[in-house]
Amino acid sequence: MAPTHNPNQCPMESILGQIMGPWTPYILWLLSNEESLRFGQLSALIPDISAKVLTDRLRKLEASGLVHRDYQPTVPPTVYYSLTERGAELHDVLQGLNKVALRWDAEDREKQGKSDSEVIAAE
Amino acid sequence: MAPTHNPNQCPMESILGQIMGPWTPYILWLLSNEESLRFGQLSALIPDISAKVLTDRLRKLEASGLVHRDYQPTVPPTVYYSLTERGAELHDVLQGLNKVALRWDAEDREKQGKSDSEVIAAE
DNA sequence: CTGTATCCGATATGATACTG
DNA sequence: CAGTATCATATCGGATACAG
Repeated sequence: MAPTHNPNQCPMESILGQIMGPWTPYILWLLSNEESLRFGQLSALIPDISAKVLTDRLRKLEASGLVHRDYQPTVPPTVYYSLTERGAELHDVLQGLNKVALRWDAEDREKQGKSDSEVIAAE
Repeated sequence: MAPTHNPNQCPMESILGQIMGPWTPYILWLLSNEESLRFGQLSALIPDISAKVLTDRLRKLEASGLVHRDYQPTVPPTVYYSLTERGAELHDVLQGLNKVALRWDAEDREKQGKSDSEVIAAE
């Protein structure tokens, strides 16, 4: 994402470019709830994602320093993914975003619900 | 973005899906610095964006309730875009994201700067 | 001025099959 | 188990031309 345009003035575009991918926030969310998760566990928790895309997301998160990859050369191999400190920081910000989203949802449902009496008075 | 997958568990995906587009955060940023901006002004402030994409972004932001479109049927037509209350709230969250991004940049540059002596010891 | 319509190319995604 | 390789498809972004 964010293919050619210059993020000269707006640094948030660069960070958004790292977490923006379709599944990325969900992956961060899952990892924030566990010490670590294995590739297969993530795969099972996100049934609709393909191995290719999951690998791609994890590689990008790793390259961004948000996720740590712990490869154990056992047979068969075992790989644990966990959030780095930065990943955890980002999760806090996303929680803020989440809170806003939930508040909006609540407001919307409130207006929907009491649409019989004083919806107009609400504003 | 966020094409098919179900955002069942992670509400932040839905909001990210609304601001994720390549130019969207920048548009929100510009609008947050002015009372309102006309289509041509936005176009001039973002030289590399095409009218099609700019229109698309504005339509999506309007549909999300983040941007207000004020159409004056003059000749020629005059259209003013401005942030809604929600758009302003979102901008606050993005500012938080921005702050994180800037802190990371600073940390990275710090490590780069002292790359002559104990870089290896850092890890 | 403020868009819309259309075509095109790049990129991303998904499914499948295969490997260490 | 944890990916990689490949192909097919879909969507997006960009340029251009045109319209109300």
